[in-house]
Amino acid sequence: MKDVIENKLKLRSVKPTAMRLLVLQALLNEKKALSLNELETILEHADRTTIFRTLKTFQEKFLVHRVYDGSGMVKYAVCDDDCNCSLQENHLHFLCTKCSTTYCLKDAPIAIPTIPKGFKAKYANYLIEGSCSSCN
Amino acid sequence: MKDVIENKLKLRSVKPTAMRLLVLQALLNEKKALSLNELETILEHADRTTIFRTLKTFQEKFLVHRVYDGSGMVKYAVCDDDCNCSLQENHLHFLCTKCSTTYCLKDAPIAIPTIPKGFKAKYANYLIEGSCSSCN
DNA sequence: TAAGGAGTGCAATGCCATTGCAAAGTTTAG
DNA sequence: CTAAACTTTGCAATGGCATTGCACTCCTTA
Repeated sequence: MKDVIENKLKLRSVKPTAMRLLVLQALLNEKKALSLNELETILEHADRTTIFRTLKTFQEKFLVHRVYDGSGMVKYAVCDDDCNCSLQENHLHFLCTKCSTTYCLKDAPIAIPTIPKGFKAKYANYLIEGSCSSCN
Repeated sequence: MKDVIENKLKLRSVKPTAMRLLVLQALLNEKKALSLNELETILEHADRTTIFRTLKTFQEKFLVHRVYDGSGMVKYAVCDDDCNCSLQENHLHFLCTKCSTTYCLKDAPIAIPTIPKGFKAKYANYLIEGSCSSCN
């Protein structure tokens, strides 16, 4: 497991420090998009700022993507190994309004709609709000 | 024009106070999603709190909907008269990362993707980021 | 092994949404 | 017509979360 995580970092040219391994592991374990707060809770003794900066680094290296779920907090989810966070690679996110869990529904690719002339699309973020299977 | 706005309010059983007329007019004039800050700037002498609460009322009465564009600020856009903010009525939003304008692309209906078993969708919010025609 | 750079932690700041409370305005009952 | 009740508004304060500044530590490299 630790190897998998280290490889993921190496693949994106991010030095595998202790903190980075922890943050990435937490994100992989939870299998859902996590907010800074949630990560802080999971990684009990880690500093908020460090996590924040780690996530920033991860974003720049396409290791994670931000999810805007309208909860007021930005959440973070792990990218696929071959992801470049381009338009076509954006997938669906689902926010359960009961338990505040944000799911990355990678298997539900989203259609890029036609946009008006003169507009250029770069990123897509499709969010569905509702209730998840655990809450129903 | 004033009549149009008053009618919109009446239609949703919202008392047409001075502030409410102003806020709704501003939103209609601009033809794009506005943040609280932007509204505060447009309505020079209006109090931030009042605008906030006005928008809250509007939301409850389906006069406006919130737009989460990941800019960190919630934006607000006017609903169509027959809108109930239900899943099917959600439309596309476009954030220009250059001028920070958020457009409501009402003519680009969005497809509701199939979601996993056990999940129930309630609202949809589809955001495209890129650059708009004015900035290209 | 000393110097430079990267990573980390603490404390402080700042931005924006939201709430408490009191004043002003509006409606309603008597 | 008027007092009571409710609604709307404005000011001030609070609170949550993201972000930054600075100093310390660790790791790399010449």
